[in-house]
Amino acid sequence: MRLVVARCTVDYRGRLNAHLPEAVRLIMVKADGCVAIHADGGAYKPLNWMNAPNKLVDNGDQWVVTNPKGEELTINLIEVFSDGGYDLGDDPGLQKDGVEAHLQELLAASPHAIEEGLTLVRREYQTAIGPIDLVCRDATGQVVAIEVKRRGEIDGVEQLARYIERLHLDSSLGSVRGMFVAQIVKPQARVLAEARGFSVVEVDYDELRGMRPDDLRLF
Amino acid sequence: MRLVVARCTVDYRGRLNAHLPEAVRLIMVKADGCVAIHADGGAYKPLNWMNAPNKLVDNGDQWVVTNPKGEELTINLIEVFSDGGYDLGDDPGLQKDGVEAHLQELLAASPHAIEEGLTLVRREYQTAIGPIDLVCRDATGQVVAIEVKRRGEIDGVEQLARYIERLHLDSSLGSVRGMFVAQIVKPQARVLAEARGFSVVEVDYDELRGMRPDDLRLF
DNA sequence: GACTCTATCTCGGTA
DNA sequence: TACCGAGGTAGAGTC
Repeated sequence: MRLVVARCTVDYRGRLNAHLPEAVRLIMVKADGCVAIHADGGAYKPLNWMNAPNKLVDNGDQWVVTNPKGEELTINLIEVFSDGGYDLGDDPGLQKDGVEAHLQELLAASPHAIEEGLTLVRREYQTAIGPIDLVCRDATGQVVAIEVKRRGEIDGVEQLARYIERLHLDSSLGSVRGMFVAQIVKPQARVLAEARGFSVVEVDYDELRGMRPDDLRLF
Repeated sequence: MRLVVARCTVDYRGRLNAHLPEAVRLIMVKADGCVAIHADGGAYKPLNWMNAPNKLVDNGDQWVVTNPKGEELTINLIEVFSDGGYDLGDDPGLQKDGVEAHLQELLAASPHAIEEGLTLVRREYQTAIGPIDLVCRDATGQVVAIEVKRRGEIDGVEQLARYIERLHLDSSLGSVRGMFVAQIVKPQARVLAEARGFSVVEVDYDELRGMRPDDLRLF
């Protein structure tokens, strides 16, 4: 990784055009060729960047980075304050625990945690407009389409509504009811879901995890 | 901005849990307090981070960063290879050209590019549930509500559907038809739009820009 | 301040 | 490889 602190201007031409007026910034060049230009604030996102794969031509006071898609990043160096290179080596990568995929996995393994008597029919049931997270049958044998979210918001309810609409076209399933399951359901999403006739269930991730014989926690 | 290159492990506990095993990484601390941990590859996004506002407690070989939401980032420093501070000053910020707002602007100036005979009635037409990008009349005099996107996806179709529903409540407009206009329309969005009876049109930004007498490019 | 929507989204999964 | 959806989305604009 090469780190350059310099007064510079930057121009990007690609999916859009962007320009950075003269200022002092950090230019980060990673081992895989990624280039990122950071200001001293504004969260973690760089002001401008070019991802790998790309080609960097260093003309001293001007760097031109191009990628195969024809995008181009031009950095004009006006004054260099620092320039250093470091060998970081490979990174073992981030281990995550507690994202939506885990929640869906746990619920697929324990549908009865959502509602007594619920049994899984299919996970990621494919439709022309996307996959339904879980399709189950309830204690009475009725088909239940379930949308799983970590945070239940209006978009998720709309999604479920589209799926139900789609399933109703398939007469072989009989009448289908919808359930909206999330760790947290926003009040507006709850109102909309209930107006559409869907059940709303909040589930606790840690509790759910505790129901499994094997502990899925990574660390 | 403080830049530390060090062998370290990192743990995040917050909206989810995440762990970084021991490796050499760049730790970036910005003037506003943002902390980002970068590996030597993998695009511009850091492996882990904590945005401002936050509080960093530096215990020498262990840094603990906490924010008001109760999230916590712990960095254990095992071996420090470099540690430097730089004063970058304020940044004038990025100037962009070619985003959705520009596309809407161009289409408002040349509605006939969407469909022969189309004329603009209003841009950003206000409704109780948000503004409709473009309202036009077609060659037959019928009102057309247009949703403009750079990338046309399902959410945009839903948005248009809500607007049309809203406009139908206003009987003075007569029957209103919907058009979904984007640089790229995803297949699923197209299916849904057509199922809802909306026309779908893909437009080319550069071509559109060429139609204008004055060139709208900023630089 | 809360809500809405965009994004050079990024990133991971899957067909 | 392309498509699709989640995200600790972040960030900007609006109400």
